[in-house]
Amino acid sequence: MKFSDFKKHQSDYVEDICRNIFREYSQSIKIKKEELAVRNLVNIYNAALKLSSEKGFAAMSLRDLCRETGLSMGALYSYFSTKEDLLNIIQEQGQKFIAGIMIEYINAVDTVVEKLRIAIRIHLYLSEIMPQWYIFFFMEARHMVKAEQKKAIASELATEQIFIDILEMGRQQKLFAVDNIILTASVIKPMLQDWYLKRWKYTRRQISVDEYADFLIQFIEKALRR
Amino acid sequence: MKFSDFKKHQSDYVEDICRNIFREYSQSIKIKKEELAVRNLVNIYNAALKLSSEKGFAAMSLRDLCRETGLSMGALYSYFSTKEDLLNIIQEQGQKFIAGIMIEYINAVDTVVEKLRIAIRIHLYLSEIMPQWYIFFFMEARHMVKAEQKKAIASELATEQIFIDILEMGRQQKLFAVDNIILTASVIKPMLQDWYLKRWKYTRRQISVDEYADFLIQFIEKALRR
DNA sequence: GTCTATAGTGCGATAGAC
DNA sequence: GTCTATCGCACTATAGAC
Repeated sequence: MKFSDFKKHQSDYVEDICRNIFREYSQSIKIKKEELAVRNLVNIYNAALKLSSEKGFAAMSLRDLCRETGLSMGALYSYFSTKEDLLNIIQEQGQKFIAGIMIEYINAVDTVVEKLRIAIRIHLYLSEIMPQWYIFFFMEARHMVKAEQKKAIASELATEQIFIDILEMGRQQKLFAVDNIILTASVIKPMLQDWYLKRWKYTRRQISVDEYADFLIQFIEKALRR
Repeated sequence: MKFSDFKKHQSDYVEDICRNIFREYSQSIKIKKEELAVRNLVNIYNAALKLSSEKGFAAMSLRDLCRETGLSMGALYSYFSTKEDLLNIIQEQGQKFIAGIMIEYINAVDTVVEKLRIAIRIHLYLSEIMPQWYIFFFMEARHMVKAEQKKAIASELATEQIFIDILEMGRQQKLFAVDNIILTASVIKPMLQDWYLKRWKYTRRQISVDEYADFLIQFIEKALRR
């Protein structure tokens, strides 16, 4: 699979996420007409992610958000109840969406080698489609309150667990030589994260997400070789 | 070399950095007695790094800093001129200090294999000694003004260049098989950064910095094998 | 050299008109 | 459902007493 194949099978993910937000948080959203609400939620969450991936969530003021969305302060507060709510909703709904897609693709292939390759690709491709979300999870998790931080940690460990399981299967089938599965899974994640955390570097060097994915797969497979 | 060997050869690095700050920024520091000034600078910079690695620099108020240092608002402003100054000084002086140590250790060994190993170790060991500084560079660079951001980018690329040079030498001496030197150097950095960015994970799993260093060296060397 | 007091600004949040 | 106006508070920064 290449990035272009992946991309054309994805519908408008922001709308999917926002429709879910509308349904799950109906108590704190005052607007009742679904189509209008979802349209505005898309506007608000896109703006919030754009601004906070530029300057950080703490430094983004609700007045910045008014300017970016074209909505007034009063209108904004019809779509969430506090600024901190916004932080938590992005974290929870975003992670949930991403986890769903990852699992779906990994379950669709059979062999261990294919699972490892597709896990690497989908993680990179998703972060290419929705980079602000990934940057948000990474940068803002440490500023959340304890309860939300625990959820962020759980998400991080869940992604890692996907790789631990794959490596374990590979070892059992004598496909990989892995001394330390946990440490190996631990270092795969940061290599995937580098793609969105230092995107400027890869843009500057004109490296595409497919080139990066191909490189990572061969680099990791070589390190796993028996 | 092990971490304990490295640690005992390091003097009080914060004091070294702060003494340098006192000398280079004498115009914006109103206090003239060096010993007093350095003592207070150590207090201030330690506190600022602690607070901003906890909640982020933007979210750290100068009132927080007063509480943490035990100094008053007025006193603080005798040691720097604006809050943003503090950000820039940490970035510049910290990066300068770290770059100096890295170069020193790499130049002290002769062979390419030793240089690769020592570069990995010293990066990890330094980030173990002064994690708040590394976290600060990583998390706050994107919130700096353009001019300071360029310096942060230059530092990132300089570290990477160290690895590019080592890999290039290794290839010329036919010690390493590297298809793509730039991408290989690119992915080494994030594996080093994971040590301080996800320190909680390694603490929880009781993995020491030496274990992590040993693992990384063997993982990378395996991926470079001919 | 350090303190307290305060000026001036911009923040998150809400009430009430339309 | 969206707007404007405004409240109360916390912020950075400074002036002047000690």
